[in-house]
Amino acid sequence: MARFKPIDRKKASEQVAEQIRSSILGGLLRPGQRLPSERDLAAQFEVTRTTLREALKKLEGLKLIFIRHGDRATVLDYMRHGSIELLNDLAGRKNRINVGLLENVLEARVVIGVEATRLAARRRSEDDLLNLDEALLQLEHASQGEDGFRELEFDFFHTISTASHNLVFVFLFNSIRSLYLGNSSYFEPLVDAPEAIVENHRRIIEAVRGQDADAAAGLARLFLEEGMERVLAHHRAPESADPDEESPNETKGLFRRRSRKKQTEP
Amino acid sequence: MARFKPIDRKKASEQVAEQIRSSILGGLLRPGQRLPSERDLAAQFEVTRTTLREALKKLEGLKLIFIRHGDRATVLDYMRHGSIELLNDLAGRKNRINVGLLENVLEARVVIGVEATRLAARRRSEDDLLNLDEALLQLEHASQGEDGFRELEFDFFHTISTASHNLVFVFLFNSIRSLYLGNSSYFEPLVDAPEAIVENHRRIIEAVRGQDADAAAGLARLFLEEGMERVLAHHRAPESADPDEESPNETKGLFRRRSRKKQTEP
DNA sequence: TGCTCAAATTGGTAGGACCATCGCACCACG
DNA sequence: CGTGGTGCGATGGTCCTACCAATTTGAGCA
Repeated sequence: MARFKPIDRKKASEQVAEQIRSSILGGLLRPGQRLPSERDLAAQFEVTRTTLREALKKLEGLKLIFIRHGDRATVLDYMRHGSIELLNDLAGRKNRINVGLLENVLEARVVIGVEATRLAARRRSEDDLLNLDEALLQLEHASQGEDGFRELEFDFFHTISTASHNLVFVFLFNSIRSLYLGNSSYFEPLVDAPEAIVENHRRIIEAVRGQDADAAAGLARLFLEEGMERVLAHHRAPESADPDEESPNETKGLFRRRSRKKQTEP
Repeated sequence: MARFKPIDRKKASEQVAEQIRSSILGGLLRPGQRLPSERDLAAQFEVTRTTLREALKKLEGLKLIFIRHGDRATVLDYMRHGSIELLNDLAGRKNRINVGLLENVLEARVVIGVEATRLAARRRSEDDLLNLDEALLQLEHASQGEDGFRELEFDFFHTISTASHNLVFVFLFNSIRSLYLGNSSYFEPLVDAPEAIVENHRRIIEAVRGQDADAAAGLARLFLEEGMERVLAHHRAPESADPDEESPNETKGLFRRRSRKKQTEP
């Protein structure tokens, strides 16, 4: 008996938000369409306006709806306005569409990581080098125990992105890590041989220290692409077949050609 | 007398959120620190708990604080958990730190755009090509009027990212466009000669149609880097000197070496 | 037809009450 | 001494009701 499942005691507002969000992402609620009034919605969900408003605020933060005082909420086109945070919700369950999404994340991780490393090599300060050295030390120390090694490995690229002196990359890695933590089982094959990873990272640091941008980027690409391939190969293996509760038609939906007619959006 | 002051039409909850957010980003509230209870905070701001909770929910969505039932809200380290949406707030006023941020955005735009174009060349479907052709048509049509040309130019890379079949790039461009719309004056030099841009995009589409990934990526890089350089050059010019209300010390704060001691965060 | 303005609709805030969860001090038991 | 239960206070989550503020709508008028 390895693990128990944490009891999901979701808040009412969260459940409400989830229902509306699914309706939008599933296409039931289309962009430009207007939601019922808060009072109506509250009655439908059998909650108070307070609770319902909390749910709407969450959806507004994800850029799924647009709220304006005096007018009803409007459904936005998430392909056009949707936040990166939506990936967390889209990857919630384990069916085909989400695996594709996680592959997308792995792909973006390579690109972001490589370019962040390249910038880090160009701009690293002395403090950045100290931080990198310490990150590597912690990584070495954890390479035996395997315990928490994966989280620390993410810390390494967090330090790299900090050294790139570009906050965009820092925040992007935050989102990627959030995805990772929410689907750790999927990304499990990312870390294979801790010693090899430590050695690779040590060479990356040396390249960064020497301000050799191309070498650093190349080493990062080597490592990141290898991790991606390992995950993809693992899930292409027949043993991980998990055909239940899939919904293949959603895959097309997410990439359906967007409507061309003008939408009255803000 | 050119302009009147915009009336402070902001919602109360928004103003509350802004104050707390500034305190966190400014370092007054440090990671791990716990906020006063909702009842206390509501009293301090002289608003209701309803309003205050709405503000806290917003900050929670930005990953600036962590809220748990029964315990007080905890300040998160935004360098570690912060969402990309934070850039919108960080770039709010026009002082030194924000200009640096916008440069970061331009830099990331190049990276994301190039790689999205590369993937689009590899994976584009027939539908994607039709969408690209239509985007180009609209761009041509608007190249005379200059009216709305900039927004349509963003649509082009939105279509590109859609053709890349990687939702991460789609959402990233959404964030970048949001930044662009909120600071359009800064990005104004991005669009210089509409005809040249149309011609460049036409060649990108042809490379994508021919599935020549390197050529497409190269053309995209050419265009994106040129735009970035144009903006940077424009703001390095002496005529745009705007030394008032700057806060140079914040620049260091954002890239201060993060504390190494373990923080009891979730 | 086109404009004005007041009522209806709808989101935003207020104020108070109660429920659900967490932290902690304390206690009973082995 | 340690372990696990127990009760209480603090705190977030939800409910209820009323009213304020912005927008839309449409009747009435010129």
